[in-house]
Amino acid sequence: MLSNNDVCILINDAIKRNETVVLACKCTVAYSGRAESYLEKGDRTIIIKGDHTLLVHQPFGNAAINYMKPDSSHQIFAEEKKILLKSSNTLQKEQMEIKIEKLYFFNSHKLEDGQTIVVTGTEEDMSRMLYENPHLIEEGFTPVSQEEQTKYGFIDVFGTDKNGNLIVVECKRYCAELSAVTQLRRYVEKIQESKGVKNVRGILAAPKITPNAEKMLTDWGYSFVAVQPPKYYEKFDKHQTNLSEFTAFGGSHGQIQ
Amino acid sequence: MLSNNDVCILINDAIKRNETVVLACKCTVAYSGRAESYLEKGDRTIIIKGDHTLLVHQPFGNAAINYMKPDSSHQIFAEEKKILLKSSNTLQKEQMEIKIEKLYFFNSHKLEDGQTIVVTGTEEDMSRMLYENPHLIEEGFTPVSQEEQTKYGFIDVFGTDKNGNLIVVECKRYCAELSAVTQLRRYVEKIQESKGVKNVRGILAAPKITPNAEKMLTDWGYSFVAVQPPKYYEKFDKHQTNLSEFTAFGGSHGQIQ
DNA sequence: GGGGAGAGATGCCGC
DNA sequence: GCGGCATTTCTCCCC
Repeated sequence: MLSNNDVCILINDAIKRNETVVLACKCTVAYSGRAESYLEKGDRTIIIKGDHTLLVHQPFGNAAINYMKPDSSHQIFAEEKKILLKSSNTLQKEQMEIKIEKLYFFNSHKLEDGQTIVVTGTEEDMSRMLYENPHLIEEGFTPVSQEEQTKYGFIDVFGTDKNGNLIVVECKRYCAELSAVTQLRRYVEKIQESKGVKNVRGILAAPKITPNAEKMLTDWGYSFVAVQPPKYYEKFDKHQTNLSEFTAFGGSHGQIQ
Repeated sequence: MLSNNDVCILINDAIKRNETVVLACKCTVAYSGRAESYLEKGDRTIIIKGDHTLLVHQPFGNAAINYMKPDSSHQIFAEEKKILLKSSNTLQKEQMEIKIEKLYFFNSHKLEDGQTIVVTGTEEDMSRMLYENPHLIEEGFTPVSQEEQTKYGFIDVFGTDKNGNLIVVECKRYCAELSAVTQLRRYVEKIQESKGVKNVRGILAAPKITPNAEKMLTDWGYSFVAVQPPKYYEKFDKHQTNLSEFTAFGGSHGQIQ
């Protein structure tokens, strides 16, 4: 049976070796930095990663309830009846204090991982799909650029309609909201200004749009086009040249519709 | 020494009992749902929570690299040389497959936590500070409402200046960007429309503003006020009536400046 | 390093 | 449930 002191020595050593440390405990969490927070006594899982990120997870929900960014300093030490975990990030002027009343388990191991995730079905994939399949916007749409940088933001797809009018397309993967309309409006106005032309059309491409957003869109003379975001597997991508075949879930799946 | 089969039985049982399960392993992760993703072989920490949330963490960085939402189904079983963890969420039409090549450690425990975090220094605190200290905006500013709901969004602080002009204040905790300006503009125009008055002033209150945002702001005749977000400790808040005294980091701290 | 914007965003609150 | 929006947002890309 390990004493609190033994546990603290083991954990401190694991942190020094940049291992990933996991512990489950009953604790309170106090944080001060960009904001202030306090979390009353309850059971949580704490992870300290090799890059000295610290995460506190409640036993439910997706997101960490408290955290410290990479390159924080952590020290864990035994008090009379408790274990104290103090973290600080002097650069970010943040600190955290975790008072551990009961330790349920802990473990640590050196973890190595140099991989980058490959994701498809993003907004960028969607704008590429529209660039390569302009008829999804409308007949006669001719794309000129994709993901074009401007001073006032970057435009997903930019082109002309069959009458030669400029078109700005803003994509959203989900239901488009008010902010998507103001974003589109910002681009359209910037193009009008920089190109010195009045007749610039704005098109919002998304699977859905909220009623308010649609009203604002039509009030401003823009239009909505219903488009589903693409989902498909890519065998290779620009970040990795040797991605092994991806056969999970039983092989080939849907292509761009 | 436990066999892969034994391990799988233990973990499946722990999941059934709604315990929190933590394991460290070398694995690949494939996900399909709202998007598709694949993560090549590397060392990760996997957490399955009591509400059947699943998280995959690389040994660095803040955010989970893959996850399954609460109420997913998980099954872990032994193959010849590997352990397979399959998760699915039929409601969300999502699935995940984790192929575990090497298991470094695993642990599980029943964790109970009914606490809610108390955070101060949020944007809402900032707008309350301005509502209660209107001179921080300008002399003669008289707030009328805070966090007012409108069709086109909700206005942080709303009031009048010393000449009786309406003022819309939008707060940002951080450096204000272009989107903050378009947000402000949306509210101002909506107020102009609904109240039938032209002279509505827009004020952006934030600690900083980007050059582009400032240009757009002045182009539109709005103005910027530098305000720091408040940071202070509250002994009580609306969510918890019996928050124990918060004495971490050595007692009392800064008040609203 | 700053600016801008997406995210498998998540989570909260209000209607 | 949807809508709107903040988040200790985080993360990435590009200038």
